[in-house]
Amino acid sequence: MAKPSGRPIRDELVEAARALAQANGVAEFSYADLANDVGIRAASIHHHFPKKEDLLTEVARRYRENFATSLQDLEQRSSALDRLAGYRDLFRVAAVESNMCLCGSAAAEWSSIGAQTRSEVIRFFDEQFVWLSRTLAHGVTVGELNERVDPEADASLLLSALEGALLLTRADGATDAIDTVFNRIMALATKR
Amino acid sequence: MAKPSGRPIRDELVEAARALAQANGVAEFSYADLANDVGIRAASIHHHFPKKEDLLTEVARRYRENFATSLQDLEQRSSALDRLAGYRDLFRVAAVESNMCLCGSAAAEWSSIGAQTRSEVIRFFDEQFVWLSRTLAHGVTVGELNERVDPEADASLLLSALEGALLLTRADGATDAIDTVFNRIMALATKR
DNA sequence: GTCTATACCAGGATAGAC
DNA sequence: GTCTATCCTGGTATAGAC
Repeated sequence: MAKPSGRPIRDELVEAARALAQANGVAEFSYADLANDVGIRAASIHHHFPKKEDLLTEVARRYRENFATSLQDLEQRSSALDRLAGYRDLFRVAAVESNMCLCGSAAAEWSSIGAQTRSEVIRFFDEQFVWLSRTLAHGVTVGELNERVDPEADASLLLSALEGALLLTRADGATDAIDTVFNRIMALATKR
Repeated sequence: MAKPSGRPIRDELVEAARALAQANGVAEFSYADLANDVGIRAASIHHHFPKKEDLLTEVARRYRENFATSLQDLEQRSSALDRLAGYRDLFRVAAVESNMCLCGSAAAEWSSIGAQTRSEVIRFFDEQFVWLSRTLAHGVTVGELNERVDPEADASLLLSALEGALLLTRADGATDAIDTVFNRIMALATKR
Protein backbone atom coordinates (compact mmCIF):
# COMPACT_ATOMS: atom_id res chain seq x y z
CA MET A 1 0.00 0.00 0.00
CA ALA A 2 1.84 3.04 -1.22
CA LYS A 3 1.09 6.03 0.97
CA PRO A 4 1.03 9.57 -0.33
CA SER A 5 2.18 11.36 2.80
CA GLY A 6 4.27 14.35 3.65
CA ARG A 7 5.70 12.83 6.81
CA PRO A 8 9.29 11.69 7.10
CA ILE A 9 9.61 8.01 6.25
CA ARG A 10 11.22 7.42 9.60
CA ASP A 11 8.05 8.51 11.37
CA GLU A 12 5.92 6.43 9.06
CA LEU A 13 7.97 3.39 9.89
CA VAL A 14 7.63 3.92 13.62
CA GLU A 15 3.90 4.49 13.28
CA ALA A 16 3.36 1.42 11.09
CA ALA A 17 5.45 -0.71 13.43
CA ARG A 18 3.47 0.50 16.42
CA ALA A 19 0.18 -0.37 14.77
CA LEU A 20 1.36 -3.84 13.81
CA ALA A 21 2.89 -4.44 17.23
CA GLN A 22 -0.28 -3.49 19.09
CA ALA A 23 -2.41 -5.61 16.78
CA ASN A 24 -0.30 -8.74 16.49
CA GLY A 25 2.33 -8.63 19.19
CA VAL A 26 5.45 -6.67 19.74
CA ALA A 27 7.71 -9.06 17.85
CA GLU A 28 5.15 -10.29 15.33
CA PHE A 29 5.91 -8.00 12.44
CA SER A 30 8.49 -8.27 9.73
CA TYR A 31 10.39 -5.74 7.68
CA ALA A 32 8.38 -7.06 4.73
CA ASP A 33 5.07 -6.12 6.40
CA LEU A 34 6.41 -2.73 7.26
CA ALA A 35 7.79 -2.15 3.77
CA ASN A 36 4.40 -3.02 2.35
CA ASP A 37 2.61 -0.55 4.63
CA VAL A 38 4.98 2.32 4.09
CA GLY A 39 5.70 1.82 0.43
CA ILE A 40 9.41 1.16 0.29
CA ARG A 41 11.49 -2.00 0.07
CA ALA A 42 12.35 -4.04 3.10
CA ALA A 43 16.09 -3.55 2.70
CA SER A 44 15.64 0.23 2.72
CA ILE A 45 14.37 0.12 6.29
CA HIS A 46 17.83 -0.75 7.50
CA HIS A 47 18.97 2.69 6.44
CA HIS A 48 16.65 4.21 9.07
CA PHE A 49 16.90 1.47 11.67
CA PRO A 50 19.96 -0.76 11.26
CA LYS A 51 18.62 -3.43 13.62
CA LYS A 52 15.04 -4.36 14.30
CA GLU A 53 15.67 -3.80 17.96
CA ASP A 54 16.53 -0.15 17.21
CA LEU A 55 13.11 0.30 15.66
CA LEU A 56 11.35 -1.45 18.50
CA THR A 57 13.05 0.72 21.09
CA GLU A 58 12.01 3.83 19.21
CA VAL A 59 8.43 2.56 19.00
CA ALA A 60 8.37 1.95 22.75
CA ARG A 61 9.95 5.31 23.50
CA ARG A 62 7.40 7.26 21.48
CA TYR A 63 4.55 5.23 22.91
CA ARG A 64 5.71 6.03 26.41
CA GLU A 65 6.22 9.72 25.58
CA ASN A 66 2.81 10.04 23.94
CA PHE A 67 1.21 8.49 26.97
CA ALA A 68 3.13 10.82 29.25
CA THR A 69 1.89 13.79 27.27
CA SER A 70 -1.69 12.57 27.58
CA LEU A 71 -1.27 12.22 31.32
CA GLN A 72 0.04 15.76 31.53
CA ASP A 73 -2.91 17.04 29.51
CA LEU A 74 -5.31 15.30 31.86
CA GLU A 75 -3.97 17.34 34.73
CA GLN A 76 -5.72 20.35 33.26
CA ARG A 77 -8.89 18.87 34.66
CA SER A 78 -9.54 19.90 38.22
CA SER A 79 -11.59 16.86 39.24
CA ALA A 80 -9.75 13.65 40.06
CA LEU A 81 -12.76 11.69 38.84
CA ASP A 82 -12.53 13.43 35.47
CA ARG A 83 -8.82 12.74 35.27
CA LEU A 84 -9.38 9.07 35.94
CA ALA A 85 -12.18 8.90 33.37
CA GLY A 86 -9.75 10.41 30.88
CA TYR A 87 -7.23 7.76 31.80
CA ARG A 88 -9.82 5.05 31.17
CA ASP A 89 -10.42 6.58 27.74
CA LEU A 90 -6.79 6.01 26.80
CA PHE A 91 -7.40 2.29 27.23
CA ARG A 92 -10.75 2.41 25.47
CA VAL A 93 -8.98 3.58 22.33
CA ALA A 94 -6.97 0.35 22.27
CA ALA A 95 -9.94 -1.81 23.21
CA VAL A 96 -12.20 -0.72 20.36
CA GLU A 97 -9.64 -2.04 17.89
CA SER A 98 -8.88 -5.14 19.94
CA ASN A 99 -5.38 -3.79 20.36
CA MET A 100 -3.01 -4.56 23.15
CA CYS A 101 -1.26 -1.88 25.10
CA LEU A 102 2.13 -1.82 23.40
CA CYS A 103 3.93 -2.24 26.70
CA GLY A 104 1.56 -4.96 27.85
CA SER A 105 2.41 -6.83 24.70
CA ALA A 106 6.09 -6.24 25.35
CA ALA A 107 5.73 -7.60 28.87
CA ALA A 108 4.03 -10.71 27.50
CA GLU A 109 6.91 -11.29 25.09
CA TRP A 110 9.54 -10.14 27.53
CA SER A 111 12.18 -12.65 26.46
CA SER A 112 12.03 -11.55 22.81
CA ILE A 113 12.93 -7.94 23.42
CA GLY A 114 16.27 -6.28 24.09
CA ALA A 115 17.58 -4.38 27.07
CA GLN A 116 16.88 -0.89 25.75
CA THR A 117 13.32 -1.67 24.83
CA ARG A 118 12.83 -3.31 28.20
CA SER A 119 13.95 -0.22 30.00
CA GLU A 120 11.40 1.87 28.07
CA VAL A 121 8.69 -0.57 29.06
CA ILE A 122 9.71 -0.54 32.70
CA ARG A 123 9.73 3.24 32.65
CA PHE A 124 6.29 3.28 31.03
CA PHE A 125 4.74 1.20 33.78
CA ASP A 126 6.47 3.25 36.42
CA GLU A 127 5.10 6.47 34.98
CA GLN A 128 1.59 5.01 34.90
CA PHE A 129 1.90 3.93 38.50
CA VAL A 130 3.19 7.28 39.69
CA TRP A 131 0.50 9.25 37.89
CA LEU A 132 -2.28 6.98 39.09
CA SER A 133 -1.23 6.95 42.71
CA ARG A 134 -0.81 10.72 42.71
CA THR A 135 -4.21 11.19 41.12
CA LEU A 136 -5.87 8.83 43.57
CA ALA A 137 -4.25 10.59 46.50
CA HIS A 138 -5.47 13.90 45.14
CA GLY A 139 -8.99 12.49 44.87
CA VAL A 140 -8.93 11.48 48.51
CA THR A 141 -7.61 14.87 49.57
CA VAL A 142 -10.37 16.81 47.83
CA GLY A 143 -12.99 14.35 49.06
CA GLU A 144 -13.98 12.89 45.69
CA LEU A 145 -12.73 9.48 46.74
CA ASN A 146 -13.42 7.85 50.07
CA GLU A 147 -10.97 7.32 52.89
CA ARG A 148 -10.63 3.62 52.21
CA VAL A 149 -8.71 4.30 48.99
CA ASP A 150 -5.08 3.22 49.23
CA PRO A 151 -3.42 5.32 46.52
CA GLU A 152 -0.46 3.04 45.81
CA ALA A 153 -2.20 -0.30 46.05
CA ASP A 154 -5.19 0.96 44.11
CA ALA A 155 -2.93 2.41 41.43
CA SER A 156 -1.53 -1.10 40.97
CA LEU A 157 -5.02 -2.48 40.93
CA LEU A 158 -6.25 -0.03 38.30
CA LEU A 159 -3.24 -0.54 36.07
CA SER A 160 -3.33 -4.34 36.36
CA ALA A 161 -7.07 -4.48 35.79
CA LEU A 162 -6.97 -2.25 32.72
CA GLU A 163 -4.04 -4.11 31.20
CA GLY A 164 -5.70 -7.42 31.94
CA ALA A 165 -8.98 -6.23 30.47
CA LEU A 166 -7.23 -5.40 27.21
CA LEU A 167 -5.83 -8.91 27.20
CA LEU A 168 -9.21 -10.53 27.77
CA THR A 169 -10.91 -8.32 25.21
CA ARG A 170 -8.83 -9.97 22.50
CA ALA A 171 -9.93 -13.45 23.50
CA ASP A 172 -13.60 -12.98 24.26
CA GLY A 173 -14.42 -9.93 22.18
CA ALA A 174 -16.14 -8.29 25.16
CA THR A 175 -15.33 -4.72 24.23
CA ASP A 176 -16.84 -3.38 27.45
CA ALA A 177 -14.31 -5.09 29.71
CA ILE A 178 -12.46 -1.82 30.17
CA ASP A 179 -15.60 -0.06 31.35
CA THR A 180 -16.63 -2.95 33.55
CA VAL A 181 -13.43 -3.09 35.56
CA PHE A 182 -13.05 0.68 35.71
CA ASN A 183 -16.61 1.20 36.90
CA ARG A 184 -16.28 -1.43 39.60
CA ILE A 185 -13.12 0.04 41.01
CA MET A 186 -14.53 3.55 40.94
CA ALA A 187 -17.76 2.39 42.54
CA LEU A 188 -15.83 0.91 45.42
CA ALA A 189 -13.66 4.01 45.71
CA THR A 190 -16.51 6.50 45.76
CA LYS A 191 -19.25 4.75 47.72
CA ARG A 192 -19.17 5.57 51.36
CA MET B 1 19.16 -32.41 28.70
CA ALA B 2 18.32 -36.08 28.52
CA LYS B 3 15.66 -36.92 31.03
CA PRO B 4 15.41 -40.29 32.73
CA SER B 5 11.68 -40.48 33.11
CA GLY B 6 9.03 -43.11 32.99
CA ARG B 7 6.41 -40.85 31.46
CA PRO B 8 5.27 -41.21 27.89
CA ILE B 9 7.26 -38.95 25.59
CA ARG B 10 4.05 -37.37 24.42
CA ASP B 11 3.35 -36.10 27.92
CA GLU B 12 6.89 -34.88 28.32
CA LEU B 13 6.58 -32.89 25.14
CA VAL B 14 3.36 -31.25 26.25
CA GLU B 15 4.84 -30.43 29.63
CA ALA B 16 8.06 -29.01 28.19
CA ALA B 17 6.10 -26.96 25.67
CA ARG B 18 3.86 -25.60 28.40
CA ALA B 19 6.83 -24.53 30.49
CA LEU B 20 8.51 -22.80 27.56
CA ALA B 21 5.27 -21.16 26.46
CA GLN B 22 4.56 -19.73 29.91
CA ALA B 23 8.11 -18.50 30.26
CA ASN B 24 8.73 -17.03 26.83
CA GLY B 25 5.41 -16.72 25.05
CA VAL B 26 3.01 -19.12 23.52
CA ALA B 27 4.67 -19.11 20.10
CA GLU B 28 8.25 -18.50 21.26
CA PHE B 29 9.51 -22.04 21.39
CA SER B 30 10.96 -24.20 18.67
CA TYR B 31 11.04 -27.93 18.09
CA ALA B 32 14.76 -27.67 18.68
CA ASP B 33 14.24 -26.28 22.21
CA LEU B 34 11.72 -28.95 22.92
CA ALA B 35 13.93 -31.70 21.57
CA ASN B 36 16.72 -30.49 23.77
CA ASP B 37 14.54 -30.52 26.88
CA VAL B 38 13.01 -33.93 26.28
CA GLY B 39 16.03 -35.71 24.90
CA ILE B 40 14.99 -36.68 21.41
CA ARG B 41 15.62 -35.18 17.99
CA ALA B 42 13.49 -32.36 16.66
CA ALA B 43 12.23 -34.38 13.72
CA SER B 44 10.94 -37.08 16.03
CA ILE B 45 8.45 -34.68 17.55
CA HIS B 46 6.44 -34.73 14.35
CA HIS B 47 5.61 -38.34 15.00
CA HIS B 48 3.68 -37.27 18.12
CA PHE B 49 2.43 -33.91 16.88
CA PRO B 50 2.48 -33.57 13.08
CA LYS B 51 2.00 -29.80 13.18
CA LYS B 52 3.14 -27.37 15.83
CA GLU B 53 -0.41 -26.13 16.11
CA ASP B 54 -1.50 -29.66 17.16
CA LEU B 55 0.92 -29.51 20.04
CA LEU B 56 -0.13 -26.02 21.03
CA THR B 57 -3.78 -27.00 21.11
CA GLU B 58 -2.99 -29.95 23.33
CA VAL B 59 -0.97 -27.74 25.66
CA ALA B 60 -3.89 -25.32 25.95
CA ARG B 61 -6.40 -28.11 26.46
CA ARG B 62 -4.45 -29.66 29.31
CA TYR B 63 -3.81 -26.30 30.89
CA ARG B 64 -7.52 -25.54 30.85
CA GLU B 65 -8.38 -29.00 32.20
CA ASN B 66 -5.85 -28.82 34.99
CA PHE B 67 -7.20 -25.46 36.00
CA ALA B 68 -10.75 -26.79 35.92
CA THR B 69 -9.72 -29.65 38.20
CA SER B 70 -8.16 -27.20 40.63
CA LEU B 71 -11.35 -25.16 40.67
CA GLN B 72 -13.35 -28.25 41.41
CA ASP B 73 -11.01 -29.16 44.25
CA LEU B 74 -11.42 -25.71 45.73
CA GLU B 75 -15.13 -26.31 46.09
CA GLN B 76 -14.37 -28.74 48.91
CA ARG B 77 -13.77 -25.66 51.02
CA SER B 78 -16.90 -24.36 52.65
CA SER B 79 -15.85 -20.73 52.95
CA ALA B 80 -16.03 -18.54 49.87
CA LEU B 81 -13.11 -16.54 51.22
CA ASP B 82 -11.02 -19.69 51.41
CA ARG B 83 -12.01 -20.67 47.90
CA LEU B 84 -10.96 -17.28 46.57
CA ALA B 85 -7.68 -17.42 48.46
CA GLY B 86 -7.07 -20.77 46.83
CA TYR B 87 -7.80 -19.20 43.47
CA ARG B 88 -5.26 -16.49 44.15
CA ASP B 89 -2.71 -19.19 44.93
CA LEU B 90 -3.09 -20.61 41.44
CA PHE B 91 -1.80 -17.31 40.11
CA ARG B 92 0.89 -17.05 42.72
CA VAL B 93 2.41 -20.23 41.36
CA ALA B 94 2.94 -18.54 38.01
CA ALA B 95 4.09 -15.26 39.54
CA VAL B 96 6.93 -16.72 41.58
CA GLU B 97 8.56 -17.95 38.38
CA SER B 98 7.72 -14.78 36.43
CA ASN B 99 5.52 -16.94 34.24
CA MET B 100 2.57 -15.79 32.25
CA CYS B 101 -0.77 -17.51 32.46
CA LEU B 102 -0.64 -19.71 29.38
CA CYS B 103 -3.95 -18.37 28.13
CA GLY B 104 -3.00 -14.79 28.90
CA SER B 105 0.06 -15.30 26.75
CA ALA B 106 -2.12 -16.82 24.04
CA ALA B 107 -4.44 -13.81 24.17
CA ALA B 108 -1.48 -11.48 23.80
CA GLU B 109 -0.30 -13.36 20.72
CA TRP B 110 -3.80 -13.99 19.44
CA SER B 111 -2.96 -13.61 15.79
CA SER B 112 -0.24 -16.27 15.92
CA ILE B 113 -2.46 -19.09 17.10
CA GLY B 114 -4.92 -21.29 15.24
CA ALA B 115 -8.65 -21.71 15.57
CA GLN B 116 -8.58 -24.82 17.76
CA THR B 117 -6.15 -23.34 20.22
CA ARG B 118 -8.17 -20.15 20.29
CA SER B 119 -11.30 -22.02 21.22
CA GLU B 120 -9.50 -23.66 24.15
CA VAL B 121 -8.38 -20.24 25.33
CA ILE B 122 -11.86 -18.78 25.03
CA ARG B 123 -13.26 -21.70 26.96
CA PHE B 124 -10.59 -21.28 29.63
CA PHE B 125 -11.55 -17.67 30.28
CA ASP B 126 -15.21 -18.54 30.27
CA GLU B 127 -14.68 -21.25 32.87
CA GLN B 128 -12.74 -18.83 35.07
CA PHE B 129 -15.48 -16.27 34.80
CA VAL B 130 -18.25 -18.73 35.61
CA TRP B 131 -16.45 -20.15 38.62
CA LEU B 132 -15.54 -16.73 39.99
CA SER B 133 -19.01 -15.25 39.63
CA ARG B 134 -20.57 -18.31 41.20
CA THR B 135 -18.11 -18.20 44.08
CA LEU B 136 -18.65 -14.49 44.63
CA ALA B 137 -22.42 -14.95 44.61
CA HIS B 138 -22.03 -17.74 47.14
CA GLY B 139 -19.95 -15.47 49.34
CA VAL B 140 -22.67 -12.84 49.32
CA THR B 141 -25.34 -15.41 50.12
CA VAL B 142 -23.55 -16.73 53.17
CA GLY B 143 -22.65 -13.22 54.32
CA GLU B 144 -18.89 -13.46 53.89
CA LEU B 145 -18.96 -10.75 51.23
CA ASN B 146 -20.88 -7.53 51.47
CA GLU B 147 -24.03 -6.63 49.57
CA ARG B 148 -22.18 -4.25 47.27
CA VAL B 149 -20.44 -7.13 45.51
CA ASP B 150 -21.62 -7.55 41.92
CA PRO B 151 -20.74 -11.20 41.20
CA GLU B 152 -20.43 -10.94 37.42
CA ALA B 153 -18.70 -7.57 37.21
CA ASP B 154 -16.40 -8.41 40.10
CA ALA B 155 -15.55 -11.75 38.53
CA SER B 156 -14.36 -9.83 35.47
CA LEU B 157 -12.47 -7.46 37.69
CA LEU B 158 -10.75 -10.23 39.60
CA LEU B 159 -9.79 -12.13 36.48
CA SER B 160 -8.56 -9.04 34.63
CA ALA B 161 -6.61 -7.81 37.62
CA LEU B 162 -4.89 -11.14 38.23
CA GLU B 163 -4.02 -11.62 34.56
CA GLY B 164 -2.77 -8.05 34.38
CA ALA B 165 -0.74 -8.48 37.55
CA LEU B 166 1.06 -11.46 36.00
CA LEU B 167 1.85 -9.29 33.02
CA LEU B 168 3.27 -6.47 35.13
CA THR B 169 5.25 -8.85 37.31
CA ARG B 170 7.36 -9.76 34.30
CA ALA B 171 8.25 -6.16 33.59
CA ASP B 172 8.85 -4.74 37.04
CA GLY B 173 9.73 -7.86 38.99
CA ALA B 174 7.25 -6.94 41.73
CA THR B 175 6.37 -10.46 42.72
CA ASP B 176 3.75 -9.25 45.17
CA ALA B 177 1.52 -7.73 42.51
CA ILE B 178 -0.83 -10.72 42.70
CA ASP B 179 -1.29 -10.28 46.43
CA THR B 180 -1.66 -6.52 46.15
CA VAL B 181 -4.52 -6.58 43.67
CA PHE B 182 -6.20 -9.55 45.32
CA ASN B 183 -6.05 -7.99 48.76
CA ARG B 184 -7.46 -4.70 47.54
CA ILE B 185 -10.42 -6.32 45.85
CA MET B 186 -11.14 -8.51 48.83
CA ALA B 187 -10.82 -5.57 51.20
CA LEU B 188 -13.43 -3.67 49.25
CA ALA B 189 -15.66 -6.73 49.04
CA THR B 190 -15.56 -7.55 52.75
CA LYS B 191 -15.51 -4.15 54.46
CA ARG B 192 -18.92 -3.03 55.42
C1' DG C 1 9.32 -44.60 17.43
C1' DT C 2 13.56 -42.50 16.53
C1' DC C 3 17.07 -41.41 13.59
C1' DT C 4 19.77 -38.69 9.54
C1' DA C 5 19.35 -36.05 5.74
C1' DT C 6 17.24 -32.69 3.32
C1' DA C 7 13.77 -29.67 1.31
C1' DC C 8 11.81 -25.40 1.87
C1' DC C 9 10.68 -20.92 3.37
C1' DA C 10 10.66 -16.63 5.99
C1' DG C 11 13.09 -13.21 8.08
C1' DG C 12 17.05 -10.14 9.26
C1' DA C 13 20.96 -8.23 7.53
C1' DT C 14 24.73 -6.54 4.21
C1' DA C 15 27.03 -4.95 -0.26
C1' DG C 16 27.16 -2.11 -3.76
C1' DA C 17 24.91 0.17 -7.86
C1' DC C 18 22.14 4.15 -8.89
C1' DG D 1 17.90 7.26 0.42
C1' DT D 2 16.31 3.62 -2.20
C1' DC D 3 17.04 -0.07 -4.99
C1' DT D 4 18.40 -5.24 -6.46
C1' DA D 5 20.82 -9.08 -5.34
C1' DT D 6 22.51 -12.05 -2.12
C1' DC D 7 23.86 -14.29 2.23
C1' DC D 8 22.83 -16.58 6.36
C1' DT D 9 20.26 -18.27 9.99
C1' DG D 10 16.70 -20.63 12.21
C1' DG D 11 12.63 -22.98 12.03
C1' DT D 12 8.86 -26.25 10.26
C1' DA D 13 8.18 -30.15 7.90
C1' DT D 14 8.91 -34.54 5.02
C1' DA D 15 11.23 -38.89 3.29
C1' DG D 16 13.07 -42.95 4.15
C1' DA D 17 16.49 -45.99 6.63
C1' DC D 18 16.97 -48.48 10.97
